[in-house]
Amino acid sequence: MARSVNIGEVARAAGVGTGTVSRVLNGSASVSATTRARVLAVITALGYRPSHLAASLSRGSPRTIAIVVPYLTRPSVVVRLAGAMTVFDAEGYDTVVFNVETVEQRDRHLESLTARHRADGVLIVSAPVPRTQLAALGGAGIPLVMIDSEAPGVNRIVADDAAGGRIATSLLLDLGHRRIGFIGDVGHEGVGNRSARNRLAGYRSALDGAGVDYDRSLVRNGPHGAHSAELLAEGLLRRPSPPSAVFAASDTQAIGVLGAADRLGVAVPDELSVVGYDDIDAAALLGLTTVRQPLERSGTLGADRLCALVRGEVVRPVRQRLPLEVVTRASTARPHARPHARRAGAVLATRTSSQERRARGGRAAIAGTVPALARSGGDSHLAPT
Amino acid sequence: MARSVNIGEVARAAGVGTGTVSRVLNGSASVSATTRARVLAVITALGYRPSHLAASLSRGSPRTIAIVVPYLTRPSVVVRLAGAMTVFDAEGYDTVVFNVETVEQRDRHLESLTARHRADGVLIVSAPVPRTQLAALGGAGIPLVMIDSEAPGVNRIVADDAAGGRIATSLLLDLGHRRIGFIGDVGHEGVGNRSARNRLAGYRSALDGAGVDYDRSLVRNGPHGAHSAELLAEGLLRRPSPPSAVFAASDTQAIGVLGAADRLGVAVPDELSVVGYDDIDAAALLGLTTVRQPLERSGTLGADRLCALVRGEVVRPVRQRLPLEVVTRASTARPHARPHARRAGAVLATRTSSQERRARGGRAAIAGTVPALARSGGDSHLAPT
DNA sequence: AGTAGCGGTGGAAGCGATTCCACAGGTGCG
DNA sequence: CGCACCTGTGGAATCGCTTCCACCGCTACT
Repeated sequence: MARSVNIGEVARAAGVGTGTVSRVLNGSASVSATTRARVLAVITALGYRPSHLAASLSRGSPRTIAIVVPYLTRPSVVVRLAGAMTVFDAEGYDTVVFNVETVEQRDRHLESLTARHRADGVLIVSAPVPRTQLAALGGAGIPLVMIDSEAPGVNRIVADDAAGGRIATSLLLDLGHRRIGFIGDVGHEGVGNRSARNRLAGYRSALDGAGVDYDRSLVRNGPHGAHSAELLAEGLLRRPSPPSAVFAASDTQAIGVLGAADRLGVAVPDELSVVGYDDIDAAALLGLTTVRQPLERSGTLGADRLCALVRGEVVRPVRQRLPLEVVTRASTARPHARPHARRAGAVLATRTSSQERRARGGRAAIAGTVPALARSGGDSHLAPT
Repeated sequence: MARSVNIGEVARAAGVGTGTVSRVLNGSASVSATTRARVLAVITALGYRPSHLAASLSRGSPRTIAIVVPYLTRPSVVVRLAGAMTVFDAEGYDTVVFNVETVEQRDRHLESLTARHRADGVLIVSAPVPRTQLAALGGAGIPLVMIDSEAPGVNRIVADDAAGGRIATSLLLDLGHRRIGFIGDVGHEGVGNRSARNRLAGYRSALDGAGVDYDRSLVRNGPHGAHSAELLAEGLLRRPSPPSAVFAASDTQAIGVLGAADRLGVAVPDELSVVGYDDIDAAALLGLTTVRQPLERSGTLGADRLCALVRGEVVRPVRQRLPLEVVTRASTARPHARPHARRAGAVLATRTSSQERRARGGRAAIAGTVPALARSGGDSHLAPT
């Protein structure tokens, strides 16, 4: 096959200079209509395909954003990622995604990103980054934004996990619960962020505020994931005096708790209230009360911010905090409440009748079990953050 | 700030040639230990950062794979994607991901991928691609692999959706169901693939094989998503003579069906059996009987195949078909079965006791409701594909 | 001793655009 | 008429690396 044609050959064939061809290619500059048409014709005639690399090198920018995410398949992570990607796409950036599952992987990729002309900016989602790596990135002058992870001085979009933990726990306390368990992945985060830790701190702080003693035997931590959480919850529920409520550090883990309750025949919410965190899609499907954080929005905001940094703008404040809301659904109730004594959660305006039925007659039939597939818009109380 | 240092300055400072620096950088060729050490020292001393673009251009390859996915956040899609990315990462490729939500977006990106030095290969997941785009990619000589989508002549990893639809329907027929509904997104695929269509065909073929008349009033299609499926299923269940079973074209949609049943007080599986498709994580959590396809494996196989193509190897056969399995869980039973008359699904060896209890005593308590949080490994019958 | 071969190295020739500078030719205005 | 300016254009310089070829000493055969 003939050596592939480059811009010079196009120029020659069209009887113009390379500069003109380049201008046609980039649509931008002033080229007369006739010249443009001629060049375009030659381009298709020769089957010319411009070199992305050469253009990028010459331009001095790859027009690419690198995104580092741990555990891509986790619902909360992928939603943030998708949000960010939408923005980058709209801004004309390619996004190269690094899904890291180990710290070695994370460090290797982070290090590779300090190369010149690698990425115009780096977005890190839900992963903590060691100082040295931050310094390396900073030293290389590469714009960096983090979402859902803390690092002093770094541009970031975060939610207040401690406040979230406090809200969730307070919700349970307000319902009258006193023995409240915690299921999380503190100490098992892997490459993931440390948010469970802060949610646990919020839990403790809420207990403290309510004058309830902290009972460390009600706190269980293990690897992330519904299955692991299920085992942990089972341990909790099998205790002589089990908790009447559980706060799980993520919806995924809360789903595991629901599973354990179901398997052990513990009625939710009548014998056990469960609160999750994140408000992933499944939470609505399962009728799970949870603390909602704006996942997709965190992605778009982080991406917007990174784009601004890449353009050289200064963004303030460095640390943007997103609001939290409690979404009350069917997995929480007063301790030992009788089924009819309460509302199962909020009612979507458009659905009042069926929801109502579900919360009353319907409820009686499934006395004491997880109203597993309840769906509700949920009452949203803005968090006092 | 001083102009950033390039390979030439490093070479000069180290008293060597640029070739030698390059060799040190790429670790590959033969450089004496002393020279290497000297060069390395100079590199850190000057804070030299090699240019990714220049290297790629010179090399003639960006070492990048482009992945096009529709609806990134769908569980089945993200699992395939993650599987593929693992392979590309291990092979040293960057992956640039295009999440497309409209055909315009898809076509725009696909077209941009025909540029030279854009991507060494293209992987398309769960999205159909028009002939013209395939031709353009082919004409540009860019290796292409598709996962979960058909296109004549294109290297692809697929599962037999029609067979899957047949298996799912046969499972219900074998249990004794005769009025079997179908919930899918045929005609509402957007940028997504057409697999629901084939699953519907399989459904019809199974009915046909069993001598059951096809009743089009039992077939409902709408946009993908649990919520939409819930509304469709509600319509189905409110009919004067509702179906005794429903086959949903995806687990997500099946979850919607479960939600509708729950809301209408229709007991699953006693009054309604439900079968999904894909075996996403949530299926196990919800005790959903489903047709499993190896999602992650489809990703890794597709990626392996693309890597081979990029290396210039010939891969045969062009179309690789993956096996399907039925996973029987708690959402299916004989029509109008009494609660105690059946096993709720398979029992994990390590869990026999609690599962058993759940399937018996436990079950009685929640008589007739969705065993929503059942978890089971599931009986796996290899599909006769 | 001559020569083949090899480890180690220098450096020029690409790779293929973008972009800036220079310049031609036309137009408008004083 | 002459000058300033504007549009459209050609083309050299530039981006920073990889790679190939040539070459230098040596060692190890024949």
